[in-house]
Amino acid sequence: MSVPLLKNEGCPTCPIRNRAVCSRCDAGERDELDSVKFYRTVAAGDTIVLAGQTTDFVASVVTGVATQEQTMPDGRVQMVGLLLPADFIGRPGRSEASYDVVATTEMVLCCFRRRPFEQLIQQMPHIGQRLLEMTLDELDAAREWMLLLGRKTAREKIASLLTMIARRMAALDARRFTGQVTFDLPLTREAIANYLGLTIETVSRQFTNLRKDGLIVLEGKRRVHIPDLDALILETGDDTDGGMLA
Amino acid sequence: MSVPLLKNEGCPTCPIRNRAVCSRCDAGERDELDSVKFYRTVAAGDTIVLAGQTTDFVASVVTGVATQEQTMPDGRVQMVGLLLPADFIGRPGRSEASYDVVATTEMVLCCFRRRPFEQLIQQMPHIGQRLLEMTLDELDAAREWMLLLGRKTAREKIASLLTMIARRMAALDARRFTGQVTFDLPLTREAIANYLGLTIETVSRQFTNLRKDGLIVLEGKRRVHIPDLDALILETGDDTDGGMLA
DNA sequence: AGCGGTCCTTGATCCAGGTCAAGCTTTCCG
DNA sequence: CGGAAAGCTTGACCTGGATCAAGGACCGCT
Repeated sequence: MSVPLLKNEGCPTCPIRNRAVCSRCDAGERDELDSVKFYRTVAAGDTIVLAGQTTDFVASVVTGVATQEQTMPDGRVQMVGLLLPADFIGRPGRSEASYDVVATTEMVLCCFRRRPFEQLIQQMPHIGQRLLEMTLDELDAAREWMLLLGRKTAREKIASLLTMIARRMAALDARRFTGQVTFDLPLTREAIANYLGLTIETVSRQFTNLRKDGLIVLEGKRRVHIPDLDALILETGDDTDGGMLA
Repeated sequence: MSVPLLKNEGCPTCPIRNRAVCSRCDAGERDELDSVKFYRTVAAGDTIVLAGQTTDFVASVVTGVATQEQTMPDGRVQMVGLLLPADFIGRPGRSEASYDVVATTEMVLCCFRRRPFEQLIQQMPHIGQRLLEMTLDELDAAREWMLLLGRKTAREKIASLLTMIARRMAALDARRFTGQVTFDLPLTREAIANYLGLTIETVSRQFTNLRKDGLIVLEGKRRVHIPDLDALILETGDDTDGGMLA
């Protein structure tokens, strides 16, 4: 409830202007987009999109964190994506969502009305190109996650998640790693379990193990301090020999 | 070794002309593409792209089947995609591959030289639009696979794989389901295990179980007959109540 | 301060799927 | 045709993570 409304601030001060779908657009193109755009604030816990429902907008995440998840008929849940600032919500060309999008923190969204946005994609190749690039990045991330889900142990999964969040948070901060990182986990144990294909008990136990091994320091339940990121990376299974990753 | 060379047949008789990246192109645009295009035949087992290496082409699969897989430093393997005719190989805008692409059958590829193809994307929105659409489809498929890897049982995984292949094969055949389907599995047990995040022993046992339960009939090791596709779909976990899927 | 709810941790036990081992079937050579 | 390799199946056993169960920590609320 403490997030300022951005209604009239617009693009010049937008924190994601260099990374979002619109990042390639020039001033004129941003004006065009402006005409189909509106800001929206959603509360933590709100469902932004429901699988199987149609939505009449697409959006960029300006601030906050959301999850994308699929639910099986018997209630099993798998998270399939984490949405951080600059990420895109919705699929142009298809109005029916294939998974739920749920805010895990309060969020500010930069929404575009679907139909006109779809038309603008045709007219303004800068948007389509950026969207293609972002979608390809997401596909790469999804495939890395498939490796995690299919082949990694519980400990490797937790280490991978912490490493990934540390990297993405650091990238948003526009600072580089110093080897030490501290951040607030934007996910509950349940969300983590659903992301990693584990139960919350196993998540909890592995956090405890990593803590006992000195790889992480927990301050409260949510704040995580990583004293040596390279040491944690060694636990992800991605890197057997201690060298640098690609 | 029995695949005819398509060198001079070209687009008019191309079996994937309505589904590939180029499917939106008009005659003139196809002529442009033609100038950067070459056909290539690869043998079963050949590695088409190696993770971490740069490739100077992108391609459409014309005939045959390939797998995309990631390997961990200690040798664990996870398949992250199955490439059937019309699917696209390579990532425009990045020459370094992030996973291996391996032919599982003999294949014919329609290759485009990377640099000029990337330029054509800028000039010809029809290609970029189709590529975006195909990439979004792949992303949806990857996320469905994440649900499978993270939350499904071994039996559900096998049933899901068979269902998926039956669907895709049927779509290629341009015939509709009659409830009965027969096809040749284009994958070894090892490839299936790597796709599903299982061991080959578990794959083998689940095949046996499904056979004993009358859900599939095996003719030799590779040919699979599904007497009642709906019954198999019930085993995928996607559908608890026997109704139709979206 | 007391109370109910949500979230997290820890322990005890179980079991699906992994591991190890043996043998079978098919293919493909010479 | 015979022999070897590759791929598949089956059995016996083991174990990592799930399940079941109990309680602890930290809210916000009255």
